Amino acid sequence: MARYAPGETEKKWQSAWNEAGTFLASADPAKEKYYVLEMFPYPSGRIHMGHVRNYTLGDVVARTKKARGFSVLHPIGWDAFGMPAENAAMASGGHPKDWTYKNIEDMKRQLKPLGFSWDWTREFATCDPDYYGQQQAMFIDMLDKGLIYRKNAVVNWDPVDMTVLANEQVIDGKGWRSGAAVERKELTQWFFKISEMAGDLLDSLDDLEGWPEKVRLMQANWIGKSQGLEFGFETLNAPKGFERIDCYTTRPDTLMGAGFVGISPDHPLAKALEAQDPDMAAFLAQCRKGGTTEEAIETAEKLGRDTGIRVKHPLNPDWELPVWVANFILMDYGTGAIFGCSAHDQRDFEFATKYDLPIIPVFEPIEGSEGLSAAYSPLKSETVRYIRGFAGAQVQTGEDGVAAAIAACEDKGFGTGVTKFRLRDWGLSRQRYWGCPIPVVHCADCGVVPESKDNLPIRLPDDVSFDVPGNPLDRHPTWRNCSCPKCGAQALRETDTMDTFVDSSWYYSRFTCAGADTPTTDETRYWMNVDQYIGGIEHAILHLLYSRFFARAMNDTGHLPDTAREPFNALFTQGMVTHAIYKTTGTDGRAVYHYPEDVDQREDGAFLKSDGSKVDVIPSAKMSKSKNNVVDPMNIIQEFGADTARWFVLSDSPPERDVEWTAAGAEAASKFLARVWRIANDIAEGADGDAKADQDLLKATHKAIDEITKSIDSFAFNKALAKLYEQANTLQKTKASNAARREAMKLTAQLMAPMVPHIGEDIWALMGGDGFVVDAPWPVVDPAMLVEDVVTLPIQINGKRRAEISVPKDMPKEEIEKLVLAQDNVLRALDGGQPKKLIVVPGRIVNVVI
RNA sequence: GCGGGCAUGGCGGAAUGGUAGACGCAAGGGACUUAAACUCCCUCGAACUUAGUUCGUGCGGGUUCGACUCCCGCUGCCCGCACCA
Repeated sequence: MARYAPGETEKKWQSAWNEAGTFLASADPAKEKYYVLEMFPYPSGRIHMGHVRNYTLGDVVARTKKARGFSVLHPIGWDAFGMPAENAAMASGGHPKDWTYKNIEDMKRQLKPLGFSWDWTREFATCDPDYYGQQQAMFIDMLDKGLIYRKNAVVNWDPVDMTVLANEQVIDGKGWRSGAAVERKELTQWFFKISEMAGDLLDSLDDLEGWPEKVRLMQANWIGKSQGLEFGFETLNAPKGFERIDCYTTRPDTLMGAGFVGISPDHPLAKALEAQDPDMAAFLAQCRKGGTTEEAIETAEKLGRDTGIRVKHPLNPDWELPVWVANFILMDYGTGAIFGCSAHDQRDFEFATKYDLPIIPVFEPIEGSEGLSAAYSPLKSETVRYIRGFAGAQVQTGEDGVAAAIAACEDKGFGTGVTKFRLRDWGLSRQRYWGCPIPVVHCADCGVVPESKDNLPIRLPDDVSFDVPGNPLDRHPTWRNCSCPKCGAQALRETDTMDTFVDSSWYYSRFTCAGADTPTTDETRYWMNVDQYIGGIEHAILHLLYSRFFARAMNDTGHLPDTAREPFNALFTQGMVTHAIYKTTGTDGRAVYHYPEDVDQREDGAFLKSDGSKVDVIPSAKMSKSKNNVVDPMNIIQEFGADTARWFVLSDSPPERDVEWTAAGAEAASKFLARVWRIANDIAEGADGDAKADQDLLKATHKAIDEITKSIDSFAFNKALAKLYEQANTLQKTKASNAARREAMKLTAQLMAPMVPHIGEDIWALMGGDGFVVDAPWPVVDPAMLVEDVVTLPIQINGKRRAEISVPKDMPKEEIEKLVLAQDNVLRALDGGQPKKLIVVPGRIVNVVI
């Protein structure tokens, strides 16, 4: 018998599929279509196990749907713009373009041997001028439609390198290269009006039934709809133009507990004071230190400064409140001003305690009372007793209190109930080279003018250098020069490029018509929506929310049909592939990471092979190049073949959960495939058996078809594989006739083929199957084969299993009861008495309560 | 800090509120072999008075005839936090 040799046969089948055009998608109107898409990769140059897992999941879906008769679209491309290409150019010379396209070629060479059923004719990279030119065309349409505008926004500014930093380039508040303390600086930037669609993006989540509940919940919280009161505080001694400070609160019921008014360091009033008060300017400078992330702002020490300005309490003109600047108030949310109710908000409480501001309780618990060591902030749904309420009942829920307060304030004419969202507009400007140029020009006479579509694509210039920090487009000698599309005068190009999230917000629709001279075409109507989208949970909010917005914006500008406003019908979020990290501390105090092969694992810990020093082991960490804990799938493929790698990433762990890479697992997968190969060859060699066992084998096989089909449909691939292990055991042990074994093996090959397609083809051919197994229709379950005549019923006594009986499937309840009460263990437990209760769940279980 | 998720043998995991540990890995024992590898067979949650009994699904409560599963409160870890992709 020939040994299973994946190295040869895998290549053979891949060429055969390729020649037959097996995976070319065609918009066949006679067939139902199915569009399966995995999140496209960033071309880092090396594939990793996370890729193998992601694409294997999608491949199983694509191949199964094909077998079920769908016209399948399963494309792949490259998310090719972004910072790493520029970083590489800075670190080792070269050009981001060359680096990127070379990486794409390298990764393709690594991915092709895995045998994924992609239609490579639709491949593109987002850095292809053909792709980003169409993106520029849509930008112009969206600008025209009022979906894009400019405003000031803060960025991380490195004062030494004189450049904008990404959040990940800010480490502990310092620039990653210069080490300088990062400042928050305002720049004029381009924005998508995503907040205008906040309500729709929120409400539509309810209809996304194919999405995980957790993702919908995360997006809902991110959008953050709130009902509250917007009202003004009348100021007493503020600079001109600030006679009123507008405030937004979601807890107007606590207005009588106001201890102070707080404004953001970026509030216009704070800026006005900054100009005239050096102390205030110094304080604001301190507030602006550090990065721009919400995390950095929320975890920073709470800082405040009294402005000296006083306001009148709207419910009592004699009551004056101080106005403070506080570093934890965000200008982007609400109006950038709040009133502090220190008794019922933990953050305000800490602030008031620190700066000795009043803490005035508004309500208290129905029973007992809270001490003053913390704010009392129960859920709004909880009923409380108001002691300083001004609207509604004395005892009511927070919700009712808020509603009554809004109504009362509207009555008194000093505020309005409003709905607000936490979601901010999407800033798309990047002060970087390697991105899609924003197609607008700045004209001295006409102002900001969109480029003419005839001039698209606006290409990135190739002659740039990265030896100095900053945006090479800014300092390019000629690229900026252009003529105004409106008046023809000399003008300057915009040098900001687009956020790479824009690129990934519509690539799914470009796959439907890659290469077309408009962003989308009629074929887009056939293929959209994506029926199954698969990718990492880390994209739960930003990428997926931006894509949902962009599909709406494309629809509003005529680039997608109304039915594609929600682009992804179903979403599956896979877990990460993890591996232990081995870490020591270097002489400079920084962490040093070691490759697994450089570490000795012993009973008393882990040690470096080189010098024997103790290594810290961090288990189950995300695989990341910088942590040296990446397992290269190419080694597995070379040693065991693609099917083994595919089988391994599908086995054991459920796909939504993180999976820890282990070398032993890959070996086990390889052994299993070799075993199935041997069983198939045994059958092919024709040893006959006993036809009496045929029925049992076919029954087991149909049960496997049923369970595996259901498991694949519910993304429980680990369970499908467990069933295939059982089926292999059954096939190995059965004494059935050769004809029956051949039939069962053929069906098993079909069931395995979506996961391990190469060995699937091999066995299919060996069993005399027609054509490719990849083209064979999915096996159909014979329901008659699933029927069991006798069922085993466990008997519980007080909820603990104590015995079991076998009964015919349809035995009436009364007879089961009789049998149970005559059972030895039950008689012993009853000790002559009667059961309190006898619960019979037909076909399931019996519980005797004594 | 805020939002979301996860937690079951030595390990990965299985279990419409109904026999906890399917299936696999590792380990141990045996067969085959001159020997080894491969392969095949058996055992495998813990404790005890071992044909049995008791305990056992991160911790503490609760609902139920019955809870890994539902509810409340914790702990630990993971993801995201708007310029990483």
